[in-house]
Amino acid sequence: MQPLFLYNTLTRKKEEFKPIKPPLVGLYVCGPTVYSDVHLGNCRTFISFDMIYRYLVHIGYKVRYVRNITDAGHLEGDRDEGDDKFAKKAKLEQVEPMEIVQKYTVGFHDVMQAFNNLPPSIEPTATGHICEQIEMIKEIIAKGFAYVVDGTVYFDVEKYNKDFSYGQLTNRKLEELLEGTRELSGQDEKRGRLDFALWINAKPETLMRWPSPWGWGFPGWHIECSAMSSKYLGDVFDIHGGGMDLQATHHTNEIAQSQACNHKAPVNYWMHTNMLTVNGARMSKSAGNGFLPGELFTGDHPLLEKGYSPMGVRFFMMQTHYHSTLDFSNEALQASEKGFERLMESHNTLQTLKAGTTSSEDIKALQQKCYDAMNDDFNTPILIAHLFEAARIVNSANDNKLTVTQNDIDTLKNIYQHFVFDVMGLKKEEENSKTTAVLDKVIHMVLDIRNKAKVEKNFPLSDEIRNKLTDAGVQIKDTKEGSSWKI
RNA sequence: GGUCCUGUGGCCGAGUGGCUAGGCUCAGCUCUGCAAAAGCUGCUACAGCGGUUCGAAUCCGCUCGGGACCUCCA
Repeated sequence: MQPLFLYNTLTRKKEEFKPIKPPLVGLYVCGPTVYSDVHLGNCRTFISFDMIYRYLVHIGYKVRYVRNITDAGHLEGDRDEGDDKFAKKAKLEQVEPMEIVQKYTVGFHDVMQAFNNLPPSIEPTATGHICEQIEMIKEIIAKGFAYVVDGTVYFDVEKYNKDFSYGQLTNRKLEELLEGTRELSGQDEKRGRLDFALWINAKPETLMRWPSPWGWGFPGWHIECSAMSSKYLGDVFDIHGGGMDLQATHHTNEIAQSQACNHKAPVNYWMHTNMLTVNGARMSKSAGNGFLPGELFTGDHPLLEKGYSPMGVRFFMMQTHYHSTLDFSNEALQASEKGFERLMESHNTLQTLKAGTTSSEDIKALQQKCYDAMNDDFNTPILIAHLFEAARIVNSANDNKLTVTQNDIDTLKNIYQHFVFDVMGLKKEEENSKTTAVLDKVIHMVLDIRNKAKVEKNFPLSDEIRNKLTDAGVQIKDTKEGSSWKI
């Protein structure tokens, strides 16, 4: 296996990836909180990690990919009052909290499928792991890094920082973190400003609550990921991923919880995907500048000029490195849509490409370049650049401007299959095969008539047929072998 | 206010101390009855000012612009 390098947030360096027990790899990614529709920023993270997962599998690793569903305990702010997001939404919509969870979980899965994301190996829910979370909190208290106030359990950050380093993931010292000039409001219970809740006391009217050694309540936001990742991947595992916005708070606290429990750093490689922006500003729930995946597909949103296919959007995302911000604009989206079509078209051409006896191209070298790109921190933009080189070779060979052997063609087919479809997870847009078959016959009938007109040099008629087909959305391609069409 | 990231040609976006990524757009050419498609060619950029270096878009400093985190968010 060739060495794979990835950027590790923990060390702020590109490092060679060395799993704990090859070929096994443990991968944990923070999943969605299912109290509303997923928005596009979440999708970018999940699409990026889907690509990473696919590549790890492609190069031979046996990956256990865990992505959680947060369906409880996620408070608005770290206050020890009020309901969690699900209960709030449930009261608003006059339904059971678990109805909210169910509705948006199903919606989330639909979107993941539309983007052709593979399902994770395990998709655990927070509500399904209350016991594990309670056990972990008990352990943290036993180790002396948490305290209880009126049925709420807090993590003692300053005490923890004496033995370990709290801000290591963001490269910050505790004193710096404490220096923030934020007002201390409604936080009288907590000993330290940075302390966060592990378990939150709940009043009887709270809809979602569970019994615990500290009374009825519900878990804090950060504990679920620590409890579930260690349950399914072990106390120390290979890769933990998520959006960059989780780095400073959520992931920092995850490390603290696990380390307080086991006295071991839980994760060897932390990977963070960058944010999605719209007109230069981060797309976020609170900013309200986002659109939903569904709106993106249909184009039904003021910011969108038209609808964009899920695969076009996925390709667009792949053209930017996962670690860079990605700005959404109609212009950029349409540009990459065209590029994607051209790449797919060249794949069609490849299927009927005729082999020559000599070769003028080094296809094996091109294939190696594709691996080099991916091995360098999953550099899909570079990979795509090489794939367009492959497309150029295919098209040129098809025009008899260069020659490739059967061996080359087989390698090219492998390149497309492995990198375009298997690793980047792109696929050709679904067509209704039955309808398409009929349509194909009809259009070929029309093209036959047009060809007769052309032979008779009745160009006004042949052009009229072509123009009308174009108006109907059918593009005609004339070649020496005859005419073909596409939508 | 604190911490950090970033500024690339018409647009989007990679990237390494020296060998012009790629896509889209635009112009020209080849092919074609004309187009389209495809191929070829051209448009050759790295915010500004200093510094290090034989050589910097790539390293350092300053200035200006954009953004993120510190508060729920992937």
